[in-house]
Amino acid sequence: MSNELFADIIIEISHEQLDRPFQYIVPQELKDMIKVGDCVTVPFGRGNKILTGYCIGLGDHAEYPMDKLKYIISVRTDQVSTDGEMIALAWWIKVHFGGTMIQALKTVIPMKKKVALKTAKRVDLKVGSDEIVPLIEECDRKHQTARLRVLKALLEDPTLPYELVRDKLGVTGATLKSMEEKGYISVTETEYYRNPVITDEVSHKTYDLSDKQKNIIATVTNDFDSGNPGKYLIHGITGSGKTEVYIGIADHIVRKGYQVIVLIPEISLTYQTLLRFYKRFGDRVSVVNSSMSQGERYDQYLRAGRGDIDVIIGPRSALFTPFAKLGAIIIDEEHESSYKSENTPRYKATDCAEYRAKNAGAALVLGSATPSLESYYKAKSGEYELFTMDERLTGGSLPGVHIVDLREELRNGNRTIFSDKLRELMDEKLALNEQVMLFINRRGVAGFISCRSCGYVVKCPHCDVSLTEHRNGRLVCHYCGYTSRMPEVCPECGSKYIAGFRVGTEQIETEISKMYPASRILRMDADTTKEKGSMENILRTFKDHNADILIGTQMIVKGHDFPLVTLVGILAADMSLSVGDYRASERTFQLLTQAAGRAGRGTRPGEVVIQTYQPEHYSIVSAASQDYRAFYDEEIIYRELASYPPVWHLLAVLTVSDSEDAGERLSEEYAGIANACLDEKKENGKPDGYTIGPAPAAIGKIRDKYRNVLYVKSVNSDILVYIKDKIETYMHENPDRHTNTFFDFDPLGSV
DNA sequence: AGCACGCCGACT
DNA sequence: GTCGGCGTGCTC
Repeated sequence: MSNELFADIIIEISHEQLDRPFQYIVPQELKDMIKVGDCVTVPFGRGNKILTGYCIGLGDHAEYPMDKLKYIISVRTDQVSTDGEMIALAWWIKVHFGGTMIQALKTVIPMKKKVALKTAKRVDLKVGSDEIVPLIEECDRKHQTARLRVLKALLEDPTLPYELVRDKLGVTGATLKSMEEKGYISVTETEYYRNPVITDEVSHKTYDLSDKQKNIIATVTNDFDSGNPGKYLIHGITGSGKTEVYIGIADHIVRKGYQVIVLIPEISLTYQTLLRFYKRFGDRVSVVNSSMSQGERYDQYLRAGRGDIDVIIGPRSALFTPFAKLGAIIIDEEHESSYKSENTPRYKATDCAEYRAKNAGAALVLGSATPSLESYYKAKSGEYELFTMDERLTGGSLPGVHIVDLREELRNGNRTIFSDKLRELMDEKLALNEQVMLFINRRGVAGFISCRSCGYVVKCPHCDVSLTEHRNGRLVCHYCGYTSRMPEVCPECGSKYIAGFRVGTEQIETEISKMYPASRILRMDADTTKEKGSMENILRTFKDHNADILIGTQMIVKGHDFPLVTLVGILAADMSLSVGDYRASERTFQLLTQAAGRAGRGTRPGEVVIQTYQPEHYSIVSAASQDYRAFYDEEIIYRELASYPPVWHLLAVLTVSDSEDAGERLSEEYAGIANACLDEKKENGKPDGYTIGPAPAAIGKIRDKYRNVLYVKSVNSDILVYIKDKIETYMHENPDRHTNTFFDFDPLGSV
């Protein structure tokens, strides 16, 4: 009895109240094998429900009444066993980005579990329409209000999502269970899979390394070899040969017996990149694709853990590959927004990579043609070493850029969405049998339904957003899935002129096919790429010159070489400027630079037409001249003046509540905490930051839950982390069952 | 989060 | 009385 072993376990339930370790006794037979980082099964709660959890600590003292401690059931050997490094990384993520420890552990440790497949729970009506009426009457008589709500809702729609019944109707699981037992309803859980993408081959070219490339590789590898792995930012224009540099660095580090992680953006079209890695590393390289199943991804992690591979290429999550001797982390297209997680914990892969690289003694290499303001700022401050590659190695000259003022165009009587210049160049290029790409930035222009006489907009009754029209004619809410019929007349004024407002790729396609009936036109947007592989199909068709014009959104500008494209038209360049968050200019610049970079990749010179209402805006002017430095210098002044990242830091605290004023009150409470912290930490009499709000979020209500947001700004990001901690302790001490709180550091969009 | 316990209002 | 909804507390 003297030398018992105790383990601290984080239980696999994400809730503030359970977001702490629970101590268990390690049974004799598991003492030798259990390690920190292991996945275990334990009995939990009154029913001793068997749950999985993670061991985050071991000790020989019981911190809790011995008679209440339970025994660990087993150590799960079917899971990747991670060491303390990953637990420490999870803790760091929890501290810096918020959320519960189990959420942090789940992002860091790949899990193979039964819930790998997505599940959808739903409630179905099981009695006929003739039986339901007496049933409703009976419930009404017995004042069984919860049952009554369920039955009435099911009468309208015989199958409902489980979450809706539970949250919106406020019906408990127990009630549903008893109704199910009586045979009135059924609660079912369906699962659906996702299929892996089938890949194919692409031709490959080898290049001799330029002096610039050799120089960068030498610097990075020499630092590494001398025991001082550094942090680097490669600012290299498209076609300057960044990939060869990555490969050169990875090659050297792998030869020294270390492993390398290469991150690529979520939807990466740079398939050529992968092939070059394959060619160099053969089966010692592995790719994790975002469309791979959980199981397939998991296998790659297992292989990495066993030491079967040296290089892994993948999206954000590949950062957590459990390599034993990590030598370098390379992040391609470092500015991409997909490196920031959209769900809790909303971690930034670049920040995590910095942390992991530091702990593992690995080099960190970031690369981009249009670096994020954050990274370039760090490079200028000396935190990153900066390399600049400003020559196209692949041949092809920089495109000629024309900026067209759309206001001018309108004044000259052109009411179409195509300027005269664009028309003229399209005629010219198509006549030469060359290819044209038309890019429209459709952000924020959804197909909402409005009344032309009174301006009424059809909105979702559960969320603060307008409904959008689907191809089947029904109206749907993108947030909760609520659908309704297209109204015949305006519910507000009775006018029959109520219709969808369409501006987008579809409309452009129609116009273009009228203008160029002989040309073969392709369209690529969210609609035409719903099916798996359809995006690849469209791109291949275009690349093989089985189409002349490609019309598309954001997705057509990323990566990919189309040597026959000699004209790129950007139809409304400033659309993304009007989005209204502080990154609007940066995003516009990146998008335009990338789009312009698509033209003239082959031997023939390319041309770019940028149509805009703000031809003098610096993001447009500097994108046209492909001058990143000019853009940066201008933008950083704005960020500094308006106290935005990277000069300042921003914390968004979001409350999501069942009750409008409970959420509001809690947000006010948080504002008070934040202000107290700022006051406490103030230097020479002045606080180092300030709060904004709280105020209703951009979308004030989703799924009948009210959303309030509080912003805290500070030059010192540590203060923001401190404030987050203080709010978390408040949450812990004052649990509120009806309100959830989420944190987002330097949020990307509006919260 | 889930589950048991216990209070309270309306009925066979 | 007692059935069942709903709020509250607890989980090593």
